[in-house]
Amino acid sequence: MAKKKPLDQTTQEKTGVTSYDVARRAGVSQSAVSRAFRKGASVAPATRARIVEAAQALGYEPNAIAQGLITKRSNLVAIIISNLTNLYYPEVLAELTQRLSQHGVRVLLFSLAAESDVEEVLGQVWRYRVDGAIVAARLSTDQLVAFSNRGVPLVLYNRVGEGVPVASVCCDSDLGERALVDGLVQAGHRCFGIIGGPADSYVGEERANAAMNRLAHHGIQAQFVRGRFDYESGGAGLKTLMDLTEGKLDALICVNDLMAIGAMDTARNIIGKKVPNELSITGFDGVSPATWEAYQLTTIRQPVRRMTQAAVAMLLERIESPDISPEQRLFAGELLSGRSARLL
Amino acid sequence: MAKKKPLDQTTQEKTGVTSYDVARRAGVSQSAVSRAFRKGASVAPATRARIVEAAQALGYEPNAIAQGLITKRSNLVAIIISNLTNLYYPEVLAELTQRLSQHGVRVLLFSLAAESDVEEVLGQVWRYRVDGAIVAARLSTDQLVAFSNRGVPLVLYNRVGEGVPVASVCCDSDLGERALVDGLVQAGHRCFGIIGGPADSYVGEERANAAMNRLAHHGIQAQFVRGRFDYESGGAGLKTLMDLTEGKLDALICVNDLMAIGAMDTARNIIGKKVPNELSITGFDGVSPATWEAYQLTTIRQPVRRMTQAAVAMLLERIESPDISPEQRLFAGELLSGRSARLL
DNA sequence: TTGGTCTTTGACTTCGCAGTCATTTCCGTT
DNA sequence: AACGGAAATGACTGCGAAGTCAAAGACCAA
Repeated sequence: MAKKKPLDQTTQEKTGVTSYDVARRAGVSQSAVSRAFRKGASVAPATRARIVEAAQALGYEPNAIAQGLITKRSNLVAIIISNLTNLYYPEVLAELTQRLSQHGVRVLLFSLAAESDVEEVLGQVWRYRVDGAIVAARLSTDQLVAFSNRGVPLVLYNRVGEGVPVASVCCDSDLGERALVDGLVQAGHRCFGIIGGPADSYVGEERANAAMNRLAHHGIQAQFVRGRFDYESGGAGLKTLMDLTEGKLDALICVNDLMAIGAMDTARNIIGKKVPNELSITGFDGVSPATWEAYQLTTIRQPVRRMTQAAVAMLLERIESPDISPEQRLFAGELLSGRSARLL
Repeated sequence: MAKKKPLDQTTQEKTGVTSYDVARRAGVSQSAVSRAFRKGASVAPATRARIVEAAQALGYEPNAIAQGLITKRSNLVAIIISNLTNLYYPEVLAELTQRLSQHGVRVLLFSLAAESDVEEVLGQVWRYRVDGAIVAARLSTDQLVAFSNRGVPLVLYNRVGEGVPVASVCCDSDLGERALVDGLVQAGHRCFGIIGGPADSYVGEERANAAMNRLAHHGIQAQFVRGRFDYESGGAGLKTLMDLTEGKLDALICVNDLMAIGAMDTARNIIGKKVPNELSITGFDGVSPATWEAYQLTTIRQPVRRMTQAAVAMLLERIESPDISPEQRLFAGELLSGRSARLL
């Protein structure tokens, strides 16, 4: 049965070339190989050259797992995201991944079905001894404390630590919704509806509350319904609100763009309301479809690049110096004045 | 200089609880702790209970890094994706991640700026000794061979190994474009344009070729321009094609939905062509915006769930039994007959 | 040539866990 | 009571690289 095993040297490569293999080939010790691959180590240029050559010939790549074990630095960062499909997060994820990889850090991705499903992935996060984590999901106080106890630097994305100080990067909901609300009120809208997010969503609650508070400041009370952040629930929410207001609704504030888009389509094509003439609709996020010709949504664009850049910088800082105290960075979004709402 | 070190026990937790710590607390050997955490190991129920209790008290989680080193199984799978922002991939990524994690496998994410930037991430892939990889990017023959030499099971997503047999999962471009082309031709369209992808994109070329071949079969030659898979290049491509055909274009085939959507918006709002009365437009992928009221795109929907499920199954199989021979699984997409094109 | 300093080098240990193997304990039999 | 086989347990080693330390080499000055 002497089948398989096409080439012996191939089989050897397969089982993994170690620093000893390279050392033997270059006629040096394993220590030398190790040093040749680390930055400021003391190796004679000639020796390093021989080692590098041997390494290339053998296809040697240092085993990051073994490195991680001894140095206690895995160069791994966990990214925990709830709704990857939500149109806004892919951009964030791509940005984070690319920025981190520029710093030699790899991304361990955890995608959650629901925002509150964090607990089950945390065990895995601990097991892999990640150097840090960026989390765009809701963490309980206990969970926040767990990060701190285990000494895993943490940066929250668009969330803040409720009751516990944690490093975080957010887009300012208050500022954003205030701009939208003020614009709508000043343009004469009077009958407001709000489509929020699921009850367990942090940003959903945050933005909805921001809008309601600002409306209250103008003496206006809005109708409120919950959506699921997706296209369909935008349309559904609008219908519910039209019923609740007996058709008098003239301003609809959605806590994200996707629902705003769904609502626009429903308003135009199903309910037959003219947008923005009869009904103004606003969103939040500034996802790319918001700028498409068909929608031209009035919304708040999050400064994704600056936010991801800040998140990465904060995390790396805290990995280097774990004792840096928590900091919140709050970015103002940019008001995108589209054609979906009459403002000011 | 006795600064730092706030609390000794905290510091201890921080540096990581080991199996020895648990062993000591439970009054057993390290071996026993190890066994208590592995499935079919021989441990007395009472002992296991004591160990588990001690582990919980200390917050012990086995160090996956150390486990990986000794077992040569990292339980890590690399996912390499080119355009995360491309609306289609987030869904794929979320599906893959969730399916893999159900099998106890973690995802190491690599996101590429351009499809051909693979080389630089491969080194990292080798270093982390991943158990396997799912790749949605273009691999050269050498790169494919590298996977095989290193014994890293590989499944290509929507790509096939050019010249080398590799396991892969694809959505059938030929079948898909054929359905679209036949439908358009039979409905009487005569002046065709195609918007392809960047030259280094595998699916882009594949689909464009499929469409051109099928058109040739009907004796039709189409105008061809390249896009970048994004909204803007859809509109730009359409304009170019209108020029090339002196305005006679009546059927536009885009190799993905995003460009089709861009083209629709441009046709309606900028060029002033009625879709589908004066111009039929088709896409490919079946992303969610394609089904939005405003577009109702005629496109080919990829069976994402079945494809990701197949990719994961194939990969896990090959991780278990590395000698399984390559297999291509080609899934037929579903023709979504929207209102963006007159078919048949 | 000798002594001293600085650089380069290798032997050895360590990280945390899994597996091997030998030993001990437990139980049912006779 | 003694024995045999199975179950449970612990001592020990090794995975692959990094860091410590001491030895060896290189180099310059006297």
